[in-house]
Amino acid sequence: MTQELAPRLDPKAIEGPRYAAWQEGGYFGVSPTAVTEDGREPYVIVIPPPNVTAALHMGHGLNNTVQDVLIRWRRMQGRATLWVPGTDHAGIATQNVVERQLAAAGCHRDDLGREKFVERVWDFVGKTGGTILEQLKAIGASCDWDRTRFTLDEELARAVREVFVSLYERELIYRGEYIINWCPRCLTALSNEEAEGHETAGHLWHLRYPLAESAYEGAAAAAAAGAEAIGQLPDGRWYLTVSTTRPETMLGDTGVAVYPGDDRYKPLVGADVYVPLTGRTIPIVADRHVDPEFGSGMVKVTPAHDKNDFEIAGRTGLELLDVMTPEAAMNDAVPEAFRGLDRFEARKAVLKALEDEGLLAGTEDHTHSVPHCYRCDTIVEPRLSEQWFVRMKPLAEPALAASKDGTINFTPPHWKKVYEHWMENIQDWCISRQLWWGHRIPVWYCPCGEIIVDREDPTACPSCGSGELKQDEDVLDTWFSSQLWPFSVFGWPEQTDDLAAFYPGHTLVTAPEILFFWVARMIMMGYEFQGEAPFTEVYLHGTVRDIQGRKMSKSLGNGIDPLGVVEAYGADAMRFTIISQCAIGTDISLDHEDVESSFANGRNFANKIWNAGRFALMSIGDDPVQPVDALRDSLLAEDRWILSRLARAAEESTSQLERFRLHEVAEGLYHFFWDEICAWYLELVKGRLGPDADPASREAARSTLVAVLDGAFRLLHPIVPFVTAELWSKLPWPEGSERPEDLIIAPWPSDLDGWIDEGAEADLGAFQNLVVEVRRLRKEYGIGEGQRIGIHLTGGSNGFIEAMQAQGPALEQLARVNALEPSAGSGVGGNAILSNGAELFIPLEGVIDLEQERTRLRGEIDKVAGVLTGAQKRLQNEKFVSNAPAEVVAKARENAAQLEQQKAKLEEKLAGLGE
RNA sequence: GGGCGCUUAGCUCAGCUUGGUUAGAGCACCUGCCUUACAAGCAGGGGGUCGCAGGUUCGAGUCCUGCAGCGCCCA
Repeated sequence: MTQELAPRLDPKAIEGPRYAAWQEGGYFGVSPTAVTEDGREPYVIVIPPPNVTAALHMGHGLNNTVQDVLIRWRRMQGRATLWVPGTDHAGIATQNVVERQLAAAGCHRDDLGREKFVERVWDFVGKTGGTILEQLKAIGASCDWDRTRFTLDEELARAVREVFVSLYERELIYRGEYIINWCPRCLTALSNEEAEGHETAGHLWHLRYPLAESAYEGAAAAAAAGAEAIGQLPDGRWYLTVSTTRPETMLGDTGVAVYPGDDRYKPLVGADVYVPLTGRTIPIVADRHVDPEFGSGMVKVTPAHDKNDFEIAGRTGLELLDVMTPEAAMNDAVPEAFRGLDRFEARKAVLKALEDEGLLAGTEDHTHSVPHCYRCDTIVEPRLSEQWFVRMKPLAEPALAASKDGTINFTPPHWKKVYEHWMENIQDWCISRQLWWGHRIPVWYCPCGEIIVDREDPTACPSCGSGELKQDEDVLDTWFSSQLWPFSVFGWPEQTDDLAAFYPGHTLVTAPEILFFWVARMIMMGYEFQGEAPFTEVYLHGTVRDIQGRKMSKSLGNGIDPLGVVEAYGADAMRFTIISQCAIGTDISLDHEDVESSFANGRNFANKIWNAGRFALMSIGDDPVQPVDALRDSLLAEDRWILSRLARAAEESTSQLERFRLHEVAEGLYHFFWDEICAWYLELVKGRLGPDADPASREAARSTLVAVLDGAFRLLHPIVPFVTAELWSKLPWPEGSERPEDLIIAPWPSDLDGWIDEGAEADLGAFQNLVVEVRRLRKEYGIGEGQRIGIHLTGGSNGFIEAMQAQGPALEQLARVNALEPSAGSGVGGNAILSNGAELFIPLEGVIDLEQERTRLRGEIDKVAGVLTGAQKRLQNEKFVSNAPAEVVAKARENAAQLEQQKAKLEEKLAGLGE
């Protein structure tokens, strides 16, 4: 199997073919019988379906890499592992894209009509809709592509229909006229979650409303009682003052409200007020919603254009007066001068007119949260409208309980509180959208007034028999279908084998932004329709940001194209870089202006793996390799050491993966591979792999190397699947054992405790200590790396010197030491004390300046002395000795003793150098 | 207004759940090496009063309280 491998990893040469081979091998898919018949434990993730029109961005890169790491790990653990891919029809977003295309061609959706327009969207989706899924393949996502779903598929439409009808039958869906969030550009209702509040610098205007003459007496009394909102105009009319951030809505005012217990205004409750500019009069009412402490304690009430005002009207019987068109222009209910004006034009006009009449009391700057459409960023207008709603409180109960009792876990844990807070204060969900692209609301209206909601399309009215039925024009909120994703993808409402095998799933991986949009609703629907939660672990990863901390986005132009990264550095490089930054609860930050340095770490590591593998494969050669267990007795200390380190790396990786601590997995394996395998083990065995080496030692090294690389590739595979699989496939295989078909299904390393070897770890630690000290002294005295030196070594633990002598070739390789004398040595030279107390002396007659060595030693002594003083102080503290655990005290004593010895020996060395 | 989080090296961040070696990493920086696996590399090095002020404790980057600055979510 010896073959020439390129000295540099060429990701393009290996990634495409590897991925194709995995697909052909069918490793991504799993049959339900693996669970229902073979009894394997399932592990299921459903993908957060990206918008069907989306192009892959770094956020997807992060989200899907995390999922793939978990999926690949669980697959290797032998679970019946399934990752279901798919896309979301994304109602508003997709419709907007196609409308923009139409607009570019000078056309509007109304020109086409509903049917043609929807056809056109399907056409668009059919042509470009699969793009993002193809892109996921480039980053290595091991989804079961045969199960790809789309939220608008016929099969999923059946689930939507069943859920709607079922909830309607139980009165959990209802229709009603309420204030909803309305986007005047998209011309549709939005849910509360879809109306995003942005802090906006605006104004608070104070308006004067003249009182009816009959109220003057009360006004005078109120003014006398200290009501600051009441005053008299120069012409003697009494007025009251109200404040608003949206003056144009005053045209729709139908009342003024005060707090019922507010004594200042008591005489005025029931009195009439003129709405300026309109000639209308409206009553003053009392309502508990008004905060007497806020502003003047009097508020204008615009029931058709404000949610709170709508509620006040409901309690007090005030009229509803809608003064805007769907496009948020003023309608015919307002005075002629304002008709047809856009809301912001109307605002200016109203203010001007009020000022002219002396009714504008003042203006102040005011920063407040203004709701914007989450799709087009237009300012949302609260609007009175008839819509369909889901009654959320009953649905939320089990979903809230699941968090409280720990059935569902959140990582990081603080999201638990956020989730529960939202669930406890949940509001009804407006689900109808005035769009054409989406699941049509399955409701028909008969001219006789009958409303038909059924699982099958009705042909005639069950009440009057009329065939003149008209289906509701609206579609459902996109999230209404995506909330069913964890079971709709398995064919529910049919009781399919897939559903039996793969519901519920296990882990949900997503960004916190859609905790309420999606995660919470999936949990509610899971309980409502399957009787249990759709997953038990919710892992919320961070956001991808640029180095200024701004979220990466198309509009800011600060994005990085994951495919560009894959193209330039490979999928492994991208995956490793992302995962190594993926600490719990933190965002990922990448520099879009220096993509190379952002991904250098991952690229370099992938290349390092490649090169280590390349070297090992060349060194091991083609001869048969024995299983390492068969050679246990001939293993040398470094063999036992690296196997021990492998066992610890496996244990550590597993426990960190279980806790979603992905960055620690990446970091731990990075150091295991780079520092321990490459920097130490490979260097140590180089001499043992050559043709002149002792055969037993050579076989031990070859077997160990195969075992260690096999284990390391398995551990690294979930994070960097391509380079590991490529090298693993070329690795010689120990005789007598069966080789798994592919690394992707090779068993995850576990139960390696038998390889843990504390003695070997201590021995290698001492060896490393020696090498590092020699290197430091060499550097200190400028002894070039080409020059070999002899060293003197005495003391240390039992057998230490002999062990180091046995490492002759390794010492030469690693520290350029060609002779080791087991004596103290004498004369001019460099000195060091190892942590095991051994004394190192490097004769450097004529090379070094005595004074330089004295200064250096004094520095060393000072350093050790500083630490020693701290340690001694602690031990002298009686309270420490008596209160701290015995173990801690013993350790401190040991440590202090060691430091003391080190310091004494250094001082001795210094003294030996004379003045 | 309510809730949540963050502040550790020049930069980006780990470490805090469960307090106990001389606080770590990557990138950047400085010095020396093209040593036949790897210059996308190797060897060595500099750099931190862990936001501030208190408290608990034998012991605090870690736990508690307050403050300051920054950010997110909900209203």
